[in-house]
Amino acid sequence: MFLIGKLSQFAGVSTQTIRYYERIALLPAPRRSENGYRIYDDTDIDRLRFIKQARQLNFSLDDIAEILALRERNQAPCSVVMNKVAQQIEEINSRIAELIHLQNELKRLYQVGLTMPEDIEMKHCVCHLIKDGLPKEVDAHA
Amino acid sequence: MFLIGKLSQFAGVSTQTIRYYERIALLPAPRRSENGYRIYDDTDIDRLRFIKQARQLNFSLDDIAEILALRERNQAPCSVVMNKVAQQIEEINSRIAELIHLQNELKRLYQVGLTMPEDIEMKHCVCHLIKDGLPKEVDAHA
DNA sequence: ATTTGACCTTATAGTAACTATAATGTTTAG
DNA sequence: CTAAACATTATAGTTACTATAAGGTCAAAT
Ligand SMILES: [Zn+2]
Ligand SMILES: [Zn+2]
Ligand SMILES: [Zn+2]
Ligand SMILES: [Zn+2]
Repeated sequence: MFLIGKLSQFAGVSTQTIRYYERIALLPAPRRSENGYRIYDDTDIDRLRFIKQARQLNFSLDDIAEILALRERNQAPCSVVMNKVAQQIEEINSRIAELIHLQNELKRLYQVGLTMPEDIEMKHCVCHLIKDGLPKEVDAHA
Repeated sequence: MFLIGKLSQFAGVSTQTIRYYERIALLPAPRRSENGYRIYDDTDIDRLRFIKQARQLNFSLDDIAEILALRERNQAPCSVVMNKVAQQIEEINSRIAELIHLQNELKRLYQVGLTMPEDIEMKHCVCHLIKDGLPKEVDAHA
């Protein structure tokens, strides 16, 4: 039995975010005190902590809603969770690969850029490399 | 001298996105034909290709606007570009590190989850691991 | 008694970079 | 004549929040 500020402290989630979760029905509308303040109890802490942990594991709010909905219908979400976890491990591999690719391009751009003069015509400096793409092999700029 | 559809083809950017870029003033408002259609020329292709390349290098539209603005004032943006490139190379390192960390947690969660039963009380299955966080060492579940 | 401070409330808009939709107008070809 | 393939605008949706404004409630200190 406590107000939103306490729930925020207990769960480590801002009051703004708690209200947001309520708006999108990720959290149920809590009962209200006479003055209209939201009143929570321990089960709310549990639910919110679950959400927070799942967010830190990069589950989307949609994923989390699905998992919580299963729980509400007394269906064990374990296999759904395991599938999403496996899927995410794969996605992270792809994202890392993309980032490494991007980083390699940036590194190459940087190295080539170091060898080039500034020029306002944007013809022979790093800017022109952005426009035209990096050459396969750096041209001797002859 | 061509319409937005051609510009879209030449630059590889959708017409929607071209109009969007115009709205946020990343592209100048082009002149219009009698019927109100946008009319472009080769310099527009250049500018749009530059934007596209920079986007593929993960420059933000704000970054790109800044670079193009410098160019407009006849100031060479080379050093700005080089700084942003260097900065991004660093940021990608951080992001990769974060992703690897996240992936390790997911892998650990998955492995532990494999050893656990489904249960609707959410006490001893993978779901409870999400709520309470992964243990440092997997508990023997005694 | 009042005022200050720490709470709480709602509604609304902003973030990044698009993408999608609706409703409509123009031009060309069959 | 009409259907396709273009074009136009305005508006809303995406993700997960965060920020702001404008205000109501309550306890304590002055
Ligand atoms: Zn479970
Ligand atoms: Zn060159
Ligand atoms: Zn330059
Ligand atoms: Zn256990």
